[in-house]
Amino acid sequence: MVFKAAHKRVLDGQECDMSGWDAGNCPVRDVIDRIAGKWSTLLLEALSRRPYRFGELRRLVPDISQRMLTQTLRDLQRDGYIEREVFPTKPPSVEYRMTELGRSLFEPLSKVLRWAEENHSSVKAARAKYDEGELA
Amino acid sequence: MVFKAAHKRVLDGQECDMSGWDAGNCPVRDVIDRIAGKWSTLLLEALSRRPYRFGELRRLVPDISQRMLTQTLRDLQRDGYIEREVFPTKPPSVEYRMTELGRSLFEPLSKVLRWAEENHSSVKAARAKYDEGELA
DNA sequence: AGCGCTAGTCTCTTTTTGAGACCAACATTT
DNA sequence: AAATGTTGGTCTCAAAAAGAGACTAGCGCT
Repeated sequence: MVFKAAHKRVLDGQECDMSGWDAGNCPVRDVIDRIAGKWSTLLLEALSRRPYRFGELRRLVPDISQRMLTQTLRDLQRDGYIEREVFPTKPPSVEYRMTELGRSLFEPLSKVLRWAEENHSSVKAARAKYDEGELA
Repeated sequence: MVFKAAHKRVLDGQECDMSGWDAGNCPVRDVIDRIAGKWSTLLLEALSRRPYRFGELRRLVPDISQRMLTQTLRDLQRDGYIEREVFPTKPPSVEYRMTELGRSLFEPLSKVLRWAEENHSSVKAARAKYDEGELA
């Protein structure tokens, strides 16, 4: 919440005055906090490929609880990254698809995901080294 | 945790077999989960500019608790994104600085942060629209 | 009639986060 | 000399978030 100013100061590279602090209005945090959710990137990655139905997503990510799947999808929908469409079939089915806004976000985001994939070994090495030093 | 397979299936764009599932080894999730922490990006952004001391960071991000500041810094250090150096001054001071690995991560990451800044209004608009429909 | 499928919601338990007290050693202030 | 502040934390307890699993309703299949 109190993020805009923090970010501003960070971006300025200076300790600047903390007055004039609009605590409830920080662009970066406001957006990042949502896509940083535990399941958000995974679902965005899935939906960046093609639309999926609720049950499909659940099977695709079997370790997500229905509760969190519902909630994460709602959050992503609320922020405009995905759309929800209900088909009034016999057992009604619901399809989720990525919006243009979602795609434009996923473009830079996918680069971070790729970085993660490529540098996983370095990170694991760093962890091993750290944990080793912990024992001493 | 159970992420490698999920990601694999997602990346393949196919429902593939869920056997052969090494639940404890998913590159993307393993890395992303850490930098997706509530405070991680903020601290990385700060430290991408210059080294900071513990107290400086605390003042820079006044709404973080000392507990979470310590913990987040430790996590980032463990994954090799930042380094910690203790100076044996009278009240010992501790400096945190970004590593090369950290910088290489921050490069794509900063693009997402920039996206967030630039598209904040679209996201807010989407939220407003969603919330409006909720009332109906 | 009984079962399963659909997309959820509701409740309960466990984990994570936040708020704040406390620490020890030294420096400065009174 | 005694109180106070500064350093970078740790510890405890309360609040918030997440996970597990039961439950729903309408229809199709057997």
